[in-house]
Amino acid sequence: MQKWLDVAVSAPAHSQVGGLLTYATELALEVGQLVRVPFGKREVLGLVWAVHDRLPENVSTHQVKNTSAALDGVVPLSPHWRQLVQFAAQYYQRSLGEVAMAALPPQLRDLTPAQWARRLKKTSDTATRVTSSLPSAWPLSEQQNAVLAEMEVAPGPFLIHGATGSGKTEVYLQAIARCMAQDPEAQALMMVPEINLTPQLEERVKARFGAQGVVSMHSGMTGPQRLKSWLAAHNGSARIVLGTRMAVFASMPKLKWIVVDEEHDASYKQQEGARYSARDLAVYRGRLEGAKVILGSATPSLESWHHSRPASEGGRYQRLSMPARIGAGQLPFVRRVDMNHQPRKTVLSAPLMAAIQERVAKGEQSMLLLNRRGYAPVLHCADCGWKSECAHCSAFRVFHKIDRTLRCHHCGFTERVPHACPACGNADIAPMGRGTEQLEEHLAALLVDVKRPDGQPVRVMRIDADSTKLKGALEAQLADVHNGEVDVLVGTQMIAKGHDFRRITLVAAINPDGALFSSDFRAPERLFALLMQAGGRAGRDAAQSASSEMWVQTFHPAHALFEALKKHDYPAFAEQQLKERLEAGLPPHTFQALLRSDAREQTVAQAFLNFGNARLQDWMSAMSEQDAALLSQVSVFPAVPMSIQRVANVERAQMLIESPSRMALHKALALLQQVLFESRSLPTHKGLIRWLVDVDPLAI
DNA sequence: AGCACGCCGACT
DNA sequence: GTCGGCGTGCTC
Repeated sequence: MQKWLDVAVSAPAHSQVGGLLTYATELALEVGQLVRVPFGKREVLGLVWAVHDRLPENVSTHQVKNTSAALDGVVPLSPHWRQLVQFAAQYYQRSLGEVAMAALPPQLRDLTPAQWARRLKKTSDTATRVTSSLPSAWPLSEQQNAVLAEMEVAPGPFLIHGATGSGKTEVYLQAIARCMAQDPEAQALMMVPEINLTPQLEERVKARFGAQGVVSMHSGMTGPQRLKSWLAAHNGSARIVLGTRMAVFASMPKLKWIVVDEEHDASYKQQEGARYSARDLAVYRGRLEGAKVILGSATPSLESWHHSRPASEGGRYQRLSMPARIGAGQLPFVRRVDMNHQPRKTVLSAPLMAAIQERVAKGEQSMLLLNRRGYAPVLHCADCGWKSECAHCSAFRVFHKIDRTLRCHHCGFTERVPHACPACGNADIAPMGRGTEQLEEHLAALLVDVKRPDGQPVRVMRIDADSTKLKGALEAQLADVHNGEVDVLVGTQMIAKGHDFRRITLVAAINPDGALFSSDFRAPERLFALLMQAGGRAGRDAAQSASSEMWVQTFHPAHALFEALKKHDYPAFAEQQLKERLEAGLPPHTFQALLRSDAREQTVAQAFLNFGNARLQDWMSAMSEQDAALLSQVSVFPAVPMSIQRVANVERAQMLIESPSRMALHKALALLQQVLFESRSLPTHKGLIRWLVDVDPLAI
């Protein structure tokens, strides 16, 4: 019998039809099934979203094409899964089809029904048994037991605020194990911020639960691997899914636990396409599916911290604290070096150098943090004032001494370093400022006469996005650190994350002051988290933790941020920041969205956004009183150039939208999207390239 | 996003 | 005279 289907297809963000298109079919199909449908000149993957007995009224017969085929043999995507997708699409202002298709493994799109059938034959669909009788390797601490007991009786979501080394991971694993011991089909989802962190977690989880029922999901996997993991999760044979933010969309019919480790990490926010926050979606999904959710961090995001205030004050998460380090390990002693009392232009202060040398002599390792890649952030001609600007971006190209290039970190434009100033011919062009490359060089020079206990010269190593560009390079570098070949490690924030360096006893932040007075209101929060996390790298070995140190070179040693850091007092820092944010009317006390537009000309990019706002204001006067009242809670700021105005010859503008009411914010966004769609091809908007919405943006 | 159609520069 | 640049528009 003839039926009509609403099918979600990957129509791009603003193609108005919302990604749901109507197709006819004779097949007996149900909601949630995967189908292949003709779309323009090609055939694409679609997901049946609704089935109708009659042709829907908004389409006419001659428009409707026939469904090509169904991808049989797999259980339809569940109502919960579809609701998660629908919520994400609505919340992040993208089309349903785009979100739905992006949430599925890319391989599915490319498989013909025949290949699909062959693929399915290989998978089993019985729940794998996991080794769930698990004594942990060590007895649990009192603190761990208390947290676990609490989580057993309370509904959550839980925010575990636990010091680095307090044994959070063990708590996650125990919670999952207990759940699986009770329910032989239960599934758990565990997310980590970065791909780099999945292998070591995977190893640990597999050692615990057996390799059989554990799968990974992250963008570093090949297409077939991802499809395999996806199918295993979807049919229930995978009991535990480990992954990065994309895993939040994994189809898991028996999902009972969701863990978001290092929940404060910015990597949970997707930065292209649908800009979702996997952490926030995890909380939504937990509520939707009745799964318990744990967010864990030593330095929670201020959003999560705010949500975990007492329920009597409106908190929605339950805060659980694990302040003590396992094995009586201590947190590092924090030392601030007042750079005002150092000679001008000092890079590495004398006391810090002395401390590093002392560590080297004892055979211990040090780690230096500097958040700037390359040798120098800009090359400068003292004669005519020329600077190494990028021809395509409003940014300077960074001097990389190692291959003698000037590289734009925004568009990738790279040139050989000129021998003389390109503007005036003066041969005397000099680097300004410092990056990791220069720090590595400088440090090696200062340590040239220092010997390790075995009489060998000191080895300095740099780890940053440049040194780890090649596949496997990061692993190789980390191995060198672990086996003790490296004495001093220099790097960007990527070395502060997750890696467990047991022999590092000194961590130093070289020049963190920029974040104290940044125009980005989240900069202090990020700096504090980075320093706490980096400090947590030091002295993971209880034997050495007593002598481990965290050094901070700063011109503002009395700053509240460093005071809180010295006491390892995240709550104090958070309360102070939240107070400031409240006074300034900033998140989490208010909600934000960013409308961005890209165009050939800056004026067009701005005009386009401002046009949308003007129309929104016009509409308000014609709206029902109720709608107008809702929208009056929304502030729309005039469009401004983005902080890096031009990237790869594209001019970029943005418009901030703010409201204390989430509902009002979304209402305004939906209206704005509609106006923008309709006005995109007005003559005044000629040269417009694209626009996008970022709900809950991390940077403004 | 793909994939067409459509109107202006350097090649056989 | 064509091949092809990417600007503009559409996909049930």
